[in-house]
Amino acid sequence: MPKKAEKPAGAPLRAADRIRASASELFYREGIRAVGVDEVVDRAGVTKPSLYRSFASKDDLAAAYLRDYDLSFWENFERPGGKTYSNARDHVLAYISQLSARAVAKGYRGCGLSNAAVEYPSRDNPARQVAEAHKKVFRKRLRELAAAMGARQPSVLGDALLLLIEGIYVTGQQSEDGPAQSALAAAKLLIDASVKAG
Amino acid sequence: MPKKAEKPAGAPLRAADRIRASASELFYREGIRAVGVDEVVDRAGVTKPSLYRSFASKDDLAAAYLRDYDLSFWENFERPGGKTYSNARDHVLAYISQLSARAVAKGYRGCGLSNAAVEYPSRDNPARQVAEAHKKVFRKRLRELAAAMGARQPSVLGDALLLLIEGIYVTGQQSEDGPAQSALAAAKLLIDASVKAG
DNA sequence: ACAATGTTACTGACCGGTACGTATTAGTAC
DNA sequence: GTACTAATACGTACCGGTCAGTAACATTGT
Repeated sequence: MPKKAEKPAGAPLRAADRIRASASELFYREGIRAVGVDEVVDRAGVTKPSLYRSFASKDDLAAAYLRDYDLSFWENFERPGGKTYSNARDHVLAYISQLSARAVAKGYRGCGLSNAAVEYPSRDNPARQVAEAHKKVFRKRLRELAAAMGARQPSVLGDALLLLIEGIYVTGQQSEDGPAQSALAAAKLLIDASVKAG
Repeated sequence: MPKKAEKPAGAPLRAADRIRASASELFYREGIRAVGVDEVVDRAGVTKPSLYRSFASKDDLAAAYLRDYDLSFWENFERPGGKTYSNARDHVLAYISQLSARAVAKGYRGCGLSNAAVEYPSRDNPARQVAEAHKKVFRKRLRELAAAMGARQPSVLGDALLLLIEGIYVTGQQSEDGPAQSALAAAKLLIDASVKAG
């Protein structure tokens, strides 16, 4: 029976954590450049020096936000809808299904990592570096799943699915009821055409 | 023989035009938020008041940039590679072909209109409004072309192509040699699977 | 004591935007 | 042609605000 938690498991959030949470919300919803550090600390209920005690700069905070985002992305991608899939086709389609449902809804803002790459074209920006690294892994993972589906050209199917998914991210934030509503059907066509003997 | 042109056809560019050109270059390459009005006028070789005589605000200038972008987009989309197409399938594939070639190259920065929508989530931003209007028309045009191809569900094929194309835009600026290299093959699969009797 | 946080006040750079004065040019009168 | 006028096109210098980031010190809980 634990007298005391080693790490303050429940209890008042550390300032650094409150800042991470606040930054995640604001950066995702409004974009990184659009949000000032004052707004971040205000919403976190802390003060600016607390931010700079835990993060070297705003860029550094943005990179931390994206690392958090990356983490929760993979949780969602590997278990879409909280369910585990052994069949690669079912797995990908389940992800696309729940994603496109979110993407046609009201305040959808796409993928935080893709958005960051748009906001920061310069390759040496810390936030962009996190985004680039993530996308590289994501691409590899999709090729893996495409291979597991038995695609004739796994890299083509993997890339095609990636293009489709990124298309959902970006069009989902351009309008409600956008093209994402056809994404699931498109993915099925794509997969079946890639797997079928030809 | 023209003694004098009615409008100064050649000759020194007006300040407003130089500003438009400068803004287009900078806003596209670095993003709108990342570029200050000072940088725009410096590059144009003019001064700030000249900007504000022709444009009510930076937002207004950004909207003008996107209207210019929209214009040149359609020139390129309707005649990809300078050629005119009567066959819808050939037309779309030609566009995707030259687009994906650009998208895997070095300094590619995607679609200025999509990027603007990422930078400005708020629906009442003038720049975003131009982007949203453009995307609506683009979607309609792709459905039109999908119908002309004889797709069983033109809206599904149109949306699928749109997702694919937007995927090219966004992934093209995330890395060189990205998934855009498989876009043409993916588009063919998609079209053939949508047109074939089923 | 000491580690984490808050408080206050500040810096210098940059931001979008403007008040105001000055060239250049076109039009008109003689 | 010359001289005056009037509009057009542009530059100099500046404004107040906001931005990211910091210095110095006070407060709290363990």
